[in-house]
Amino acid sequence: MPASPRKTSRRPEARPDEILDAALSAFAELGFAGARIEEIAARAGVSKGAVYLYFDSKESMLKALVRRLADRVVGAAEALVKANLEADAEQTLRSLLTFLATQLSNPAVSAAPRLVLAEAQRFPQIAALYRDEVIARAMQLITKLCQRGIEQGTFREIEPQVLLRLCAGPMLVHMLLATVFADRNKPGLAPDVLARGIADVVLNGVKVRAAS
Amino acid sequence: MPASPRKTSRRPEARPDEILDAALSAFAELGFAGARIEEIAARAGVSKGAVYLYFDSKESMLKALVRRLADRVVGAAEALVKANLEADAEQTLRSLLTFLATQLSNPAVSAAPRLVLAEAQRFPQIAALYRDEVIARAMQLITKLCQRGIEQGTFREIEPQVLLRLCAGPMLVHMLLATVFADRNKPGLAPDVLARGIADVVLNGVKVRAAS
Amino acid sequence: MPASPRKTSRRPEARPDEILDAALSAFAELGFAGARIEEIAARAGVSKGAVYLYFDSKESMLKALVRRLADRVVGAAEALVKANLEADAEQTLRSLLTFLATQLSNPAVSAAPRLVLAEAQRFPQIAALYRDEVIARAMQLITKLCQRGIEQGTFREIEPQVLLRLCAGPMLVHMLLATVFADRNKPGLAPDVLARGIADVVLNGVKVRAAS
Amino acid sequence: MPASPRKTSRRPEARPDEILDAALSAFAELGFAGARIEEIAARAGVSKGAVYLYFDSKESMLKALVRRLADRVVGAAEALVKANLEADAEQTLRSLLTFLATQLSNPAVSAAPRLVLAEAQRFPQIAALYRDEVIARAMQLITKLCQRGIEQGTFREIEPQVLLRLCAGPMLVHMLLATVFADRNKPGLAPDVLARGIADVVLNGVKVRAAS
DNA sequence: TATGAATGAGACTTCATTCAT
DNA sequence: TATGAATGAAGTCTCATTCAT
Repeated sequence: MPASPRKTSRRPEARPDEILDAALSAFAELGFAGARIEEIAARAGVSKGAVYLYFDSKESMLKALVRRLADRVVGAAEALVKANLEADAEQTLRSLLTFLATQLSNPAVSAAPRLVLAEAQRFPQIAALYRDEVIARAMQLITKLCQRGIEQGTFREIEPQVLLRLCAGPMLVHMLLATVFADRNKPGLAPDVLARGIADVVLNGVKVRAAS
Repeated sequence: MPASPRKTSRRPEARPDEILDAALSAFAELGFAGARIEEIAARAGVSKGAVYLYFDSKESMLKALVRRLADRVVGAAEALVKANLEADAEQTLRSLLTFLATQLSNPAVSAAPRLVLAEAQRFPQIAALYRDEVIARAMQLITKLCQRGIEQGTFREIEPQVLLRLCAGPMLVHMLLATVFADRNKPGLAPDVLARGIADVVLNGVKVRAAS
Repeated sequence: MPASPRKTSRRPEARPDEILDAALSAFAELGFAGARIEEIAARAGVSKGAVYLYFDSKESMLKALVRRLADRVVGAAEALVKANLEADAEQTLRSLLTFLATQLSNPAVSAAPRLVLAEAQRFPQIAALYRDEVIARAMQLITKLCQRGIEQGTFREIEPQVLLRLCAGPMLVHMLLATVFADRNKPGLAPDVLARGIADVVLNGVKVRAAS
Repeated sequence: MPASPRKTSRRPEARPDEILDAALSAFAELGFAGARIEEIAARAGVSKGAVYLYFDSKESMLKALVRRLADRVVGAAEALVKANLEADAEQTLRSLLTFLATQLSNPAVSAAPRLVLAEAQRFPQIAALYRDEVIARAMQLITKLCQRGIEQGTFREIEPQVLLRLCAGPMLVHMLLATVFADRNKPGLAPDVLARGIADVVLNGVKVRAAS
């Protein structure tokens, strides 16, 4: 019976990550401007001052959050594409969309992109960070996927810029409708239904057709 | 004998709208929290106190802004659909996408949805307003369009929820990439190229096919 | 019987000066770091926020204070010297010392130089301001006085730098002993006794002697 | 092959003095309020916590500093006067002024009085300590010197209070001009030139004259 | 003795809102 | 209607001090 004196870990090296978790949840709920440092500290189970032992300022937490987002989600997406690409571009695209739909259906995961969406306008550095660390990498992924699909004879000539918007857009809107604009009364679309629906249309629209 | 002391109208009944214009530009640039009332007043060419003659609070300006957005853009979209629907669902969808792409390519127009995106999380009332006044009406439009397309034998069975995401998503992402995350160095996609690209894929994906 | 609603003036244009008076008294009593803005505001009879309508920051009040000191005391000393110099250098020096002794005996006047003494180390800009606006002008005064005395055959060759220290030093120490290090129990030296004592020795030491 | 991990002693009994050295240098540079305990600890080569093993609080370091100042400089001055007084009051005064000028020209020595000057206002206890341990003892010295000079027929009747101000004042002003208000561009007065200049005038002014 | 992570009171500064004019 | 001086609540960040190790 270990008797944990604090609700959080006793490993001090985990502090920065714990504080970032708290910051993400506070930012997501209250917005960057609306989240008080004291609130973040309380959610992390530490004192106000302790936050400043690990982060220079409120804004630096935001940056750290974006970096962590890139490391985690984009990294996973890259790995997924890299693993499947050789086999079949169509199947890879389908997997990617399913992965995205699943991830973004988890409010804890979608909190970070929502945060960036909300604050990028205010903080050009955040926008630049996201552009370079997330969007650019996503663009590379899609470009590679297009090339592969065209080489394999599966996709017709399609602009990667368009495919990026076609893949990311519906997922993003879905995420927003499921969180920020959620209507508690109505059920909303199940994540896998959406993923399949999107994939069907996009692949139908993108694939080379037998005749026609 | 002109000598206009202010750049704008002397018609006092235009004041609220002028202040809203100023507020939108300030909010878009600085964020809701970052825009000082004094800044908005200065942009509108009035004094800080005058703002409070027309609006109860900063937040009430945000609400008024969303209402105006709904009145203008959604109203126009509804008119467009209503005018064309009987004729041809495919062509209507294409027109709608072009209309959206054109509108959202104008930063002055896209400022409002971007603002909502940024602040909806913080202000549930704003989110609710947007959901009821913009999203719900857009959903109705799309639903009608689906029904009509299916009736006309042009569309295959498609979930309106999916079509909404497929139409709004790419446009939204495009707008974000063109504004918030714009990379000054790179050119970006031309609005009409995008509109056609999206329409081609979506319609290809959505249309009933001759054979298969 | 006007019934003054506030303890201070009703002339808003006097505010900056009133706030500076309050700041000087608070700084003198509590030190720059120890004086809270709220305390200064209270002494000026205004709110905390009002202070920031007139001054950018706490430090800018310190600078304004030094400028005012220069304008007032150094200006008066310059006028005094200018008015008397032609007549008699010895008498001018005596008047100057008496003027200084009288001024510095007034705690309200000496508060400003004491403040500079206390804070100049911390704030190089303050030190520079005092050096340029007060010390340099005092040095010019003394130099002129030396020249004139030597021309008139009253003073022997004396370095103005030395005379500056001989005049300012005893006055400064006296002021410190009368304020900061005052021993309430002991009486201390009367200002005019001091002025005459210093003048006698300095002039004796400085004057050309009949024989020797 | 000792490999001293810290630049200073390993003798723990020297710690308090080392910390005081660090505190003096930090206070002199940053002011009492501006010097963080962590900064002092770093300058002393110890940890923040270690400082509190030797001193109760920041303020107690200030007090200890003043006591050390009295022990060292005033003690030396007392010894100097005691050693020379019997012989010749004039020469003793000259030696005393030279000693003071030399000591105060050393920024490491003058740091302590400068610190007291800066902080005495804020900390009445410091002012009292300085008054009792430094000023009072200096006053005794000067008084003795006056009496001796008058007995020897060298000095005319002079108020010790005045002589104290005449001796300490110019030195103090000189020190301030050479440190706090130093103008890097201009050369400033050499210490021995000053000492002689002051001594000449003061002694000329104080000595009994042959005729006149 | 020694460390340095943690605490939390406290201060400057900002800004939405009010109100006398 | 219109102004802008004034208010004061609120928030970020600092740092002296403590304490578990």
